Amino acid sequence: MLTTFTEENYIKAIFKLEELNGKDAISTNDIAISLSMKPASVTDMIKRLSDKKIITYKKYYGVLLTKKGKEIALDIVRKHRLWEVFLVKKLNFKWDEVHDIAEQLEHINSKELVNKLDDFLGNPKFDPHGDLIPTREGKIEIQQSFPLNSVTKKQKLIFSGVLNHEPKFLQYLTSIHIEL
Amino acid sequence: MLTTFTEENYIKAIFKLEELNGKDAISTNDIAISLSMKPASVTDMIKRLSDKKIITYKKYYGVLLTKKGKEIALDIVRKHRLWEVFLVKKLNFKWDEVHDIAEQLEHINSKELVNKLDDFLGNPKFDPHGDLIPTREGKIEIQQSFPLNSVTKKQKLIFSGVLNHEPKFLQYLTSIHIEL
DNA sequence: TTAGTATTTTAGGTTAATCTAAAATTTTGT
DNA sequence: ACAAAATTTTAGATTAACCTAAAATACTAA
Repeated sequence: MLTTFTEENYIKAIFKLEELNGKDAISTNDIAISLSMKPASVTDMIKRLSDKKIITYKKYYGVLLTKKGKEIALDIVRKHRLWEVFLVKKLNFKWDEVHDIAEQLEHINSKELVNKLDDFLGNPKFDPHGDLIPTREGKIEIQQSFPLNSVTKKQKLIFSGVLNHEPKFLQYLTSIHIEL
Repeated sequence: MLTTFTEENYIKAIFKLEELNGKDAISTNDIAISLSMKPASVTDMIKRLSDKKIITYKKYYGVLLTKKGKEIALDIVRKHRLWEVFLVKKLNFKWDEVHDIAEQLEHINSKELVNKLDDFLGNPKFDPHGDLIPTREGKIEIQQSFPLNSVTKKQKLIFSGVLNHEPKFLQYLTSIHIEL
């Protein structure tokens, strides 16, 4: 099954909202907000993704990714994160500069390319923001971690990831000498 | 000025036909053939590119790239060839496997990315097929070379490029031990 | 030089992806 | 519990990028 660039962006948005909310359905409005789109447009696309069995859709209620939808989402996330590693480790981009470029690269379509890139990078487990990279088989382990503000002073620890990827926030972390 | 994926493919096709033909105008039909499209569709796109001052267009006669059009074309060619070098030199693709992937990568939009990629690759002059890579300034030197069949036996020489990029032809060259 | 052929353009239609405005449905607060 | 507010869907329009069929133009060969 082929998915368009635009469909992939919707799939990724729904995936992220599912991860974040843990709710039993994602609302039209939330998708619209996260993609800066009008709810009416989202309803259109939702119907298309539902026809393609990528999501389940209950009117006036919300959507969830199917197994197939989750596979597609994980594949996109894998590509996004591998390209981010490439940009930072090989091309010397800073960790707050890579998001928009990876946003484009994640839609490049070639299994061979992704796997060779993975090998070239030494099969990294984490991207530059500390997020886990899904495996070739489309699996992603659960991260066991705890928020930084739950830590008392004087502890030594490994800072393993951020949830907020905004350049300003990442630059702030760098400025107070926090690195992964 | 932003150009769509599709517009870029037309621009590249026209550029290639100009290089090849040396004629004073490229015909609708030739563009249609080289893109596997119907002439009527080409006329549509030609009008759009003409409105955008990317080509000059005389009805029932043909088109030519403007200065601006050539700049865009060279930028795409530069990206295409740099990505091909990356795929062959860093990811260990064979020279007959890279075309379709580079066809996608050439549309990624980021000046920073291209220039950092260029540096990472050591500012190569040639792509894996021996074609010159346009510079950052959008220039490309003229190649002085001569066809392989104009050569007598027993000469030693440097085989510097191919015009036909079809995988079958490239594989044939490899099979008779011709390399760049 | 003109009739037939080939090429190009126009006219009108389709699909994907968006939009606005209005209608339908659900949620909420008293 | 029901009216007002919020959310979601429908209806109808738009634009990019294609298509087919028909009309217009250019080329060519006897």
